[in-house]
Formats: sequence, C-alpha cells, structure tokens
Amino acid sequence: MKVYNTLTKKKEEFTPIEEGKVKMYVCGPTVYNYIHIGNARPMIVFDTIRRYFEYKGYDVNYDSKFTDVDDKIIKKAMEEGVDPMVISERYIAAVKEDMESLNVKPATIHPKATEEIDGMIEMIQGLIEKGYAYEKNGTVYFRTRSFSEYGKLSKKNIDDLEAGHRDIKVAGEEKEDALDFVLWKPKKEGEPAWESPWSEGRPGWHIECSVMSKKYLGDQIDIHAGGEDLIFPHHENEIAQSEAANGKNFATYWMHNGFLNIDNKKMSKSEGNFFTVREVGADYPYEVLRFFMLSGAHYRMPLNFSRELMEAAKNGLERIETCVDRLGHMLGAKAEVAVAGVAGTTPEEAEALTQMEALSQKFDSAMEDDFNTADAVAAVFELVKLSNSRLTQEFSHQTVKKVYDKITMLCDILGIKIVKEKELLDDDIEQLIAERQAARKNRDFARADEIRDELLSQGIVLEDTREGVRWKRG
RNA sequence: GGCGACAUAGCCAAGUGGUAAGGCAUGGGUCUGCAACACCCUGAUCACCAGUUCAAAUCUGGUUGUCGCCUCCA
Repeated sequence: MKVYNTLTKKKEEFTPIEEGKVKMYVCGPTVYNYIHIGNARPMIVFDTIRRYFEYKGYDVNYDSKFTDVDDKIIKKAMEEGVDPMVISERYIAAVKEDMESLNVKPATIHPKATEEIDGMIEMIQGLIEKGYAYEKNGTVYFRTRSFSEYGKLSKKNIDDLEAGHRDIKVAGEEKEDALDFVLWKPKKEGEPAWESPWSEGRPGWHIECSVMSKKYLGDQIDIHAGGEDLIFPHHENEIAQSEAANGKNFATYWMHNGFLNIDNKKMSKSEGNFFTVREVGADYPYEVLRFFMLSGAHYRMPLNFSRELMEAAKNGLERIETCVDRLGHMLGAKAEVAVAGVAGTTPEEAEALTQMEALSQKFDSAMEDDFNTADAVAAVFELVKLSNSRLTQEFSHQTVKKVYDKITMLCDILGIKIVKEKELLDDDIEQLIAERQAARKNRDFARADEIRDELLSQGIVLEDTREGVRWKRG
C-alpha cells in the first residue's frame, strides 16, 4: 500500500509502527457553527482511508479531536449571551449528526480540548524545563528556533519566514523572536479559563493536537492527517512541540487533503460562497455528496463544487443503485432456487466471475495507490456495466449473489450506502400497482398512466422492467 | 518576495515511457403500449515551445495560464 507523505513529498510504502495496527490522528473542526462541505471533505476522505485499512484487516485506532474553546466560540457565546460550553456542545452534537448523515464512522475517540487541559499544562511544563519554551507575563511561547528541524514539513526556511513580507509581529511584542508561537495565553475579561502555573488562561491551538494525539495514541503515530491549509503553521508547530517534548519522531506519514472550492475559488465566509453540509443535504441525498467527494477528484487535488457537478454525481450514483436494485430483485425472485446449481458452472457464469475478480483487483490496486478513490469508483462502474450487460435470469442464484455482494462490499469500503432499507408500501399503494398491472394487461393504457401519475405525485416512481414492475422514491 | 500544486474530450476525471480508464451530458439506434431503466454505436493525440529516447500525456528545460500556503481556516 502506497501513501503520499507530505513530509517526504513522495508516495511511500505503508509500514505501520506496530504490526497490523494503524494509529491515525485527524484534526477535527472547531465547533462554533454547522460544518460546511469543505470541513466534510477530510472527514469523508480519511474515513474512507480508515475503512480501507479495516477492510485490509488492520486494527485502526482513529483519533479526531474537537476544538471546543477558541475565539470564535467565545465570540458566538457572547453574541447569544450564553456560556461557551453551550455553543460548543450544540455544534459538537450537530457535527456528529452530520457525520452520521455522511456515513462517517465515529472515531475510536473524539477528545475535546477542554477536557485535556491537564495534559497540555504538563506538556508545556516539560517544554519549559527542556528550554523549548518560556513564559512572559503569563503567556507561554514556544521558542521556535530551538527546534532545529522547524520547517521540515512545510519546507520552509526559517530565515525566509522571518524575512517574509508578512507582518508577523502583531501582538507579540514581548516574544523573544517573531517566529515564536503561543502555548498558553492568559484570559481576557469574561473568557473561560483554567488555572495553570503561569496564569489563569487557556491553551494555544497547536498544543491541543500534540496532547490529544499523545494521550490516546502514544508518542509516535502512523498517520497524522488534515486539510492542506494546516500544513503551516499548525502541523509544523505540532511537530515542533511533540518532537521537542517527547524526543521522538512524531508521525510517520503526514497526509493532507486538497481544498474544496466553489467556482474554483476557496470557500470563505467573507466571500459568502460557502455551503453547510445541511444546506446541501436539503437538496441532495447525503450519499450523493459523499460519492461526489470520492469520485470527483483524487483527495490531494482541489475539488470544485457546483450544482452541475452534483447533478452528474447524482446521476452516476443512481446508475449504481439501479444496478444493485436489479440484482436484489433477481435474488429475491430466485430465492426458491437458491440451492440449484453451483456458481460459475456455465461458461458464461465462469467468465463473468473471472471478470468480476479482475475488476475487484482493479479496485484494490486503485486504493493501494494512495487511495485513488476516483479510479476505484471507475472499477465499480465497470462492475455495474458487467452486471447490466451480462447477468441474466439464466444465471444461478449463487453467481448473482456473488456479484451483488461484491458491488455492495466495494461501495461499503467507500462508505456509500447503496442498499436502501426495505421500505414497505401502504396496502392501497400496492393495490394501485396491482390495478395498473391489470389495466396494462387489458391494454387500458389510459388508466395505467393515470395510476402512474397519481403515484408519481406521491413521490413514487414506477418502472416496468423485464423482471416486473419496480418502484422507487423519486 | 519565499514555498508549492495543477493544466487530459462539452463537463468531471484516471492514467509517470510503448500510440488515451470511467462517469455525466449530447446525437443515432435497440428494447418498451408510452415513459423510465438497460444495452449498442458516437467523441480527445493529452496548454504551448524545445530537448532526451527506437518510443512521451507520462522524463528534462523553458513559456503561458489557474490555484493554494506563508494570518484563524478542513
């Protein structure tokens, strides 16, 4: 399995620290609002990567934090006149709902920053003792230049940073060096705060991840992931903190997803061009959004979002759903002959199964190559084509079942729910469908169409297939 | 100013040396009472220039263009 590593800028063979286990940490959202579709990209991408590892038999320990204390949360709390905890708890609940909608598995552990303050104080203390950090008037800074490898992830030259045009010295007049960043800051009036040896205050953003990763996964982890914008300074600072504090290499592989853009421009609140997951969910089934994210581009590439692209994704996904639905019906209709015949006994069946295995291999190869989901989806489409064009009622139950299981399993690795739960229709709707069939038999097409239109108005779409009438929610 | 990514058919997109996967859309056809589904057919020499090679979308150099990071940000 090959993984692209931001640290080395190469695809590398994946070798876990501990045989058969994957320890991965994914930076989670700051909970001050409903998540937007850009936040959803890493969730979906890294959930899919996790699912693939699990499919390959790895025991995955997946750690993803919530930043539940931060300026934006405090600001929102003040606006609403409530405790910041009210805000963070509200949006943590919302994020979890959105994750479930998107079929993102809950992490093994979802630590919250406010519940890990002790560990942060401990790590900061250790950094001070080792000379990597210092305190000034209640604020603790990381002494960036003391960590010799600073810049190794973002490939930044520390002197270029200082010479850069950016005005780094905003509020840091008391810092020893403009590059130093905050580990602990004293509270301002009305802000939530915790006791510490230096001041009553709260931790800096970067230290959270170093601590929440160490506590639940240990000093060294296999994969650390997040959006590409986190490479600098967030992940660079995490490396400095963790490696300085623990004296060990932090993460073996650093993975970063590309951005999701709107009209080829980065989403931003100031531009007003962002959509929440819920807004998109109101217009499209959630699995379409997930499918779009996985099929629309490789995870490291930028991905453009538009209604047109979502429509294309919706149509494509429906093609897969229709295929699986058909196979499901074939299996249902043939249930009584389940024991008849052995899979692959006819040349046609054997040939179909051989091709199925080849496509399954193609899927795996795509995923093995730095999780190329777009290519993996292509393999699924080819499987659909194989099924639609080759599988007939003549095939044995076992062969059909194998193809059905294969497609649904591959979709499951991608986290795409392809099989709709069996819904039951009302008796009177069943009655109408039966009546329409009778009308069709009598060539009373006017009545048949009338019934079809009536059902359509109730959101039920009828399709007359060779295998009988099928319905779906439109 | 520093660092980096990308440029493949109408649209999205895979493809890192041997003459271009897949999806969406379009057009034609088959099936069907009709519709829908499905199936068959239909399309690109890979931004441009130069070089390396028997052979390049795929390697090297350059040009142009788009985007990102350097500040909270997935």
